[in-house]
Amino acid sequence: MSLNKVENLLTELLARKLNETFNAQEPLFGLQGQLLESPKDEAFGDISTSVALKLAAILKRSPRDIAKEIVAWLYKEIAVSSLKTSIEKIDIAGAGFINFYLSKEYFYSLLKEAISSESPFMGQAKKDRRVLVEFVSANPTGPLSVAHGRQAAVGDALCNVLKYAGYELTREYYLNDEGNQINILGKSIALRLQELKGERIEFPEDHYQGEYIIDLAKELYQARDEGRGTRDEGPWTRDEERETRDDGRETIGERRWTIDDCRDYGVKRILEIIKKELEDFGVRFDAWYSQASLQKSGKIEETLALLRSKGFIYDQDSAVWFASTKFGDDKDRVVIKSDGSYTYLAPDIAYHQDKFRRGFDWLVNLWGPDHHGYIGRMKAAVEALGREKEALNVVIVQLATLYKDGKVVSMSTRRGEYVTLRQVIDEVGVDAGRFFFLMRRTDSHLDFDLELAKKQSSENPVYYIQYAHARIANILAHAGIAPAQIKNADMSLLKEKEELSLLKAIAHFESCLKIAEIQLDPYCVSTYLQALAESFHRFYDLHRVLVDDVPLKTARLSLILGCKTVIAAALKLLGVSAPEKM
RNA sequence: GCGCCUGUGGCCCAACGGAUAGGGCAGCAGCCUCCGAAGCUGCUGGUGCAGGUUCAAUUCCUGCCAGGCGCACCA
Repeated sequence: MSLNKVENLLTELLARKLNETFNAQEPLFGLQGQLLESPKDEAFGDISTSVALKLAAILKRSPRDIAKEIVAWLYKEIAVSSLKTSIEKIDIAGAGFINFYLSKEYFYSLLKEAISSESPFMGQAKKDRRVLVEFVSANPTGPLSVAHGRQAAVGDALCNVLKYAGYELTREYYLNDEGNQINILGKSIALRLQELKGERIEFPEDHYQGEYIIDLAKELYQARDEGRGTRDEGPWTRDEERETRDDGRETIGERRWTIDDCRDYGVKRILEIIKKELEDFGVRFDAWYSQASLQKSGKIEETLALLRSKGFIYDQDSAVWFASTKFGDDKDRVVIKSDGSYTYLAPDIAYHQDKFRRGFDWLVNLWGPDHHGYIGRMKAAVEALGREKEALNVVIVQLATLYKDGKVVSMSTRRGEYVTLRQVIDEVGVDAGRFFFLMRRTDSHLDFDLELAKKQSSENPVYYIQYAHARIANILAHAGIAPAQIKNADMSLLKEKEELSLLKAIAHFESCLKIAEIQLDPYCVSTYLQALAESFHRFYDLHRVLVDDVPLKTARLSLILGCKTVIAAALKLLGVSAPEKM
């Protein structure tokens, strides 16, 4: 029986007692009011509850007195329930806390489970929800920045966690391949191209000024000069050019790239760069959704017509509005401007409608903090489309503040002044980089000191964890005992304090996964791993695994094998490698 | 001006309203004839300010102070 199940059964029992005897209703144990908590000190047992304290004020009785009554009742009930072998004793401590102590036998059974598969405590498949997770979705106007790196790391890990929990899931990147920013990209490249030809240009401040723009312009410039590489290069190659080229080099040399050519080429090349960066960072998307194709499909008009038929769209001041206030938004929002063009919201509503149409019933979006104000209107749109508000979850991924030599690095995409994901990969490495991004709560600021991460990489927490894994691998390599034999170990020989702590730490992987799923935040996996590694290192320091006593040796091997299995599985969720040697 | 987030030892962060506020870095003192010292053990040191609610407040409420972010017919 899993740890979660034990807690569920206990909760049921308690709730029943509270209802029957004390007539305690919702305020006490409904919704947020979790009945059970995990004590921070091992001395207080494995699970505890403070209901007696909470009831005391209402019933005007002493909390310990209430606790006594509850505990006596629980003993009777547990004796005839499936919890019988899992719960060893129940204590009353302090002002009236009720502490549950799980039996060693129960933890041995969990260890057995941990070593039985490479994906311990994996959730059973839930078929009731198909989830689409959309993240990164950076405009293809430049290489990915550190901020996108964090989104990539968090999004990918979150997907791994949800998949592990049993959800059917798709990773999607929304590609903003048209609109103002893209047009400016085209103009920026075209201007640099003119510059290369020796023309005098004035480069507007709102254009992209990064070096990579000049590189792209050079590529186009050379393609003209050398007359190469244009035929199969995709949408930006135009028919008339092919004809021209058949005539020979000189004619090609006179080819002039239009702004549209520059734009299309830029988007295509930058997208290649982005895909490569993500791949090198270990993040793979299942789908790339093009805004331009959405625009062409007619789905935007269709969706707006649908909303209009429902009465959520109206005309005013020669613009078209979405009545988002009907769903709790602060004010109504424009979807078609008075000049006839769409705001960003229009394609976005259509895009989300399309997600639903494709059969996803749970949408998770990872957005930057600048989109915070956007959540209300998107949720309104989801409701207007006839879905539950809960069908959309928006996870705000806070920015990472970068430090270099102790100073904040200011960043601007437009000026091309920013630290790229590529730099993080090159300088810090994928393992340390991904782990670093996941070390803080996703919605809280993250300080990332590049120099420090680089210089002190050996003291990065990720190595602490990987080291535990490598240490175990080394012991197992020297063990001289077959894996099958380890799996049949007599675990009851594990009774030292550090052995039991490690045993419990391993079992708590399941609770950790549950929290990550509920909070939609994989960061707790990183803190869990640190605790697990610490538990192992302590055990290692005080007890020798490869002792002469073969049964004990085998039991300890099963313990560290369980630890290794869980470390590897958890690191995999974070996208960090679990080395056998380092 | 309106809204959101954050104030915890010298630095970076933890703590469903619960039990003695935890950990890392930096500093100091120890631990390898023995499975990997990228490890372990010990010491020093903290809840921005003022009220309120509660048996119990770092957590919830109010005000103030300090920092960050968002407030478009921009994307």
